[in-house]
Amino acid sequence: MIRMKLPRQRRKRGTRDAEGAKAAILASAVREFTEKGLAGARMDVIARGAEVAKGLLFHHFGSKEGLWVAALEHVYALLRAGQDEAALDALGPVEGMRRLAHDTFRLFRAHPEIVALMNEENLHRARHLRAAGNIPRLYNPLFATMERLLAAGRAQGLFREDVDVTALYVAMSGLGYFYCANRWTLSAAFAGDLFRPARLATYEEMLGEMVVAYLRAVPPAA
Amino acid sequence: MIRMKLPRQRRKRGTRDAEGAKAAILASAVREFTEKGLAGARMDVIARGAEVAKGLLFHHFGSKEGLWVAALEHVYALLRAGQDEAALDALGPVEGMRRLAHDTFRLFRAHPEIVALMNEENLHRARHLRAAGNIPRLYNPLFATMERLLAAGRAQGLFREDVDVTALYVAMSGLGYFYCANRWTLSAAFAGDLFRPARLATYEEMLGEMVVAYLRAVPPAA
DNA sequence: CCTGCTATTGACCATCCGGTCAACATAATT
DNA sequence: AATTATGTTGACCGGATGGTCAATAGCAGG
Repeated sequence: MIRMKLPRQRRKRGTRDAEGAKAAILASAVREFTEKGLAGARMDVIARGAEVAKGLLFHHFGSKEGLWVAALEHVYALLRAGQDEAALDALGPVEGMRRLAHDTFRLFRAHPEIVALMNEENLHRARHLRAAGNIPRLYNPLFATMERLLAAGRAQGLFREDVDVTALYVAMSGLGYFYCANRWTLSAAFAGDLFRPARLATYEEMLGEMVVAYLRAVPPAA
Repeated sequence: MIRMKLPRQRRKRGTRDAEGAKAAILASAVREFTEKGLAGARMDVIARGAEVAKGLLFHHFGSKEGLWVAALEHVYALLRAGQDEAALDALGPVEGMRRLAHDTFRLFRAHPEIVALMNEENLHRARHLRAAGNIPRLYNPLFATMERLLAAGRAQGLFREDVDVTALYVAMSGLGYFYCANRWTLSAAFAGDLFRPARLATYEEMLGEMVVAYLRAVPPAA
């Protein structure tokens, strides 16, 4: 396994820097959890990765699960930070939606942690996430943006009327998520790297087209 | 304790029935792997679930990884069996594609094993899958059907010309997969069960519409 | 009935791993 | 400098866990 080069100055052994230590541990934990999952991750590997005694993990995070929850929260923060809502509004409904789809895809590509941890958390039926509690708010700003774009699109006669925002959000995410989450099995099945730039571009364009085409389409007569 | 009457025929303890034992072990393993993942699964739990001595798992499957590979192959067989290609052709290009999208979604809903094991296998970068080797062929019949539907749709002037089959397959799968794979975290985020029949129906319809709308749309001028 | 053959078992083992703890080090406070 | 508070460490622990093995039991063929 590749040792990540440590950014900047390395924390001096034995020095007292609680915040710095916590950050180093968290970063190392996210790495390890991403690679091995919750059950597969090893506390001493995380400790070594953070250049810290194993006992310190328990001092700061209580338990493996405590560290997992912290890692989860970190990842969800990334998810929130990934969207630039203001920029979307400026593009108008059609291109705004297309861009949102592209951005979502890119976010998952850039952050395998998100995909890996969310997968594992679903294995546990979101037990830790529900314990953490403060998640639902996470999606609100994004949802608000989507609602605005949809409303604008409808008002301009560009979008169909029967769109369910939640479903649309799920679909848009799914289009990007699956491609990244199943990168390896898909690559094995198709006998070619899915992450070659050309293929990425093809897919990204298609995914945007798909969302836009759906929004524009006339719903079948009820 | 007294042997209660057991549901179905239970394998008699100590009796020699290699095939039956293997099947029972495999079924139990798929269950355990689905719930806990590869690292989280426990060999003795699998043994207990199959009503068999732990040693027998190693006799028949060699190791935990050996059992994992067997479980993976089982799951991929489900994936192949999930598609009824002949029926699709009969529906014509548009409705055939829509049906294919619906069926894919339903397959993932009906078989959480598929989703769970594929996720875990991607964590390992498809190492075991590539070792198993015979996977690429799996997708061939499905791809052939998709190609046929696409060709028919193009010939009838119903579909756009620039569709990449592989990308389409990935997109279609992703639309269904994500909804199932992230059932729990999404339900937590939206504070409502994603698997309520009404919501499932809404999403299924939308997903089909999305695929069809894309295929029908006129590509933007190059 | 005897002779292999192998499916099956239960006891056993070596190691791994999350977690604990007493001791120590450093910074802030008095 | 002494006191207090707490960040940090390394040694240690006990239970869990993947895997082994010798012994047994059922089956097939002679």
